[in-house]
Amino acid sequence: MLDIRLIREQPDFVKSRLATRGGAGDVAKIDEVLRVDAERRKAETALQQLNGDRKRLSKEIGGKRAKGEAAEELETRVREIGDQIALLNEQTSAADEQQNDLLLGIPNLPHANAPVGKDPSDNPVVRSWGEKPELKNEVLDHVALGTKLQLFDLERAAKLSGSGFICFTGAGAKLERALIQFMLDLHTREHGYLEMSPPFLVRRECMVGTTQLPKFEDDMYGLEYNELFLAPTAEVPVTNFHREEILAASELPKKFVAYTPCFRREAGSAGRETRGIIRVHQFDKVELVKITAPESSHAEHESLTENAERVLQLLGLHYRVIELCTGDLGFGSAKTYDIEVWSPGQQSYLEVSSCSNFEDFQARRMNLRFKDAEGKNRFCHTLNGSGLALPRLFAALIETGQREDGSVRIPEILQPYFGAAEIR
RNA sequence: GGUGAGGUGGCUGAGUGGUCGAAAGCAGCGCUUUGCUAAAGCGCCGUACUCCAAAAGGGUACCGAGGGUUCGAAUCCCUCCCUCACCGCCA
Repeated sequence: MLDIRLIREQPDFVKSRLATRGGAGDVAKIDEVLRVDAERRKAETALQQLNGDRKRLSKEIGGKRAKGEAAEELETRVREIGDQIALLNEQTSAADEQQNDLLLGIPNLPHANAPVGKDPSDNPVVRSWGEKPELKNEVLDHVALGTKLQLFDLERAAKLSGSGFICFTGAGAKLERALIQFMLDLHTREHGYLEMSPPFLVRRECMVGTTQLPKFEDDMYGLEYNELFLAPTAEVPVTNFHREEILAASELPKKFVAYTPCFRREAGSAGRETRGIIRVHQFDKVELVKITAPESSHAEHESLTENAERVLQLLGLHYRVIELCTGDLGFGSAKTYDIEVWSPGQQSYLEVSSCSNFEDFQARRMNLRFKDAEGKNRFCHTLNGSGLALPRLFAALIETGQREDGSVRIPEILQPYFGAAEIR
């Protein structure tokens, strides 16, 4: 969430940055927050005054009692003060809660150099790598290919769990596993990330910490009984790993990589990009997470993005990197690069990674701090990016690797993991 | 799931109703003295919020969390969470 002090001291700056996201509602919320904040502080000051009075007088009573003197008069006065305190307490905690709820609903400020724009059509292409493969014959898309080669079974998956689920089979299941292993090895061995295998179920606080809640509860799978949620991305358990902690500056940056399945309701997105395995309720993903000092988060964001790109380069898949414009930026992000791999079957680019710098937005929510050189506690910056998301990578890989005879070529670097040079 | 023991500052650990934000030790920072790595002495050393235009300086809250009792709660009561041990169950 945003720093209430920043809002208080530079409301116009905050409003103008928020305005670049497009929603007028967020700008209006700033005035609301300011109003509640002023109210809260006024009540809090009065409350502190009364608490002080009570504290002092209570001690006086103690002193009198010790000497055997009567203190009834004082006691009556303190009792009255106590009643006022109870009243003010309700006011301040209500205002506090209100302020907090408001702040949780206000998105992050886009970074100063994030491109200003309205919607995805304004997202600039930052760079691209490789070229669209020239495929002979009729190009099959991943659904046709996967069905023909029995790499997955969407109909039977629907029988198990409904539409929007994949069941990989045979070589498909093995390819999925090989890709996960390959990416984990790459990021741990060559990019210096620490591997983690976190819980898939997380507490509500964690979901708030990484901004999935309270705003996007409809997209999440929750388990009513004990308030656990199925993590929609490893970002949630991994970023929250150090929540409520004060890290030493020397430990930063922390770099984590984790494979987890991801669970998403994808409410309201039926019919959009839903063909085959492109948008599903459960998918595998290898995620990169960094916790950094504020000074270096920008550079760490660039290298994290490059680390994710490296996967596609090694697999020989054509891709491009776009930067999200202010109007398309995610709720918590200050700056985001999307990596899009080319899908010959769909003749379009598929998002396989979203690399974001949240700056201190998540850290403030989860109270994640570090002790700087002066010994002051400051909020860390948090970043994450997919490295990469599996189903779309899987689709692009088999579509790109398809050959005239109907077989699929496996990139050389993946062959030791997959155990074969092709699928037929 | 059951039973028992616990949760106090960066760490260890005192404190069972009143000047306790909390002894002491360790670690850390500063100074002094001696001086080859080091020791001793002294001082400082939590977080958040808030008041003041700001600094200086105040104030309030915080002893796992939330309620309650009381003039007053780290301390008493209730609920919950977590940790540890043992038992039961189980991949």
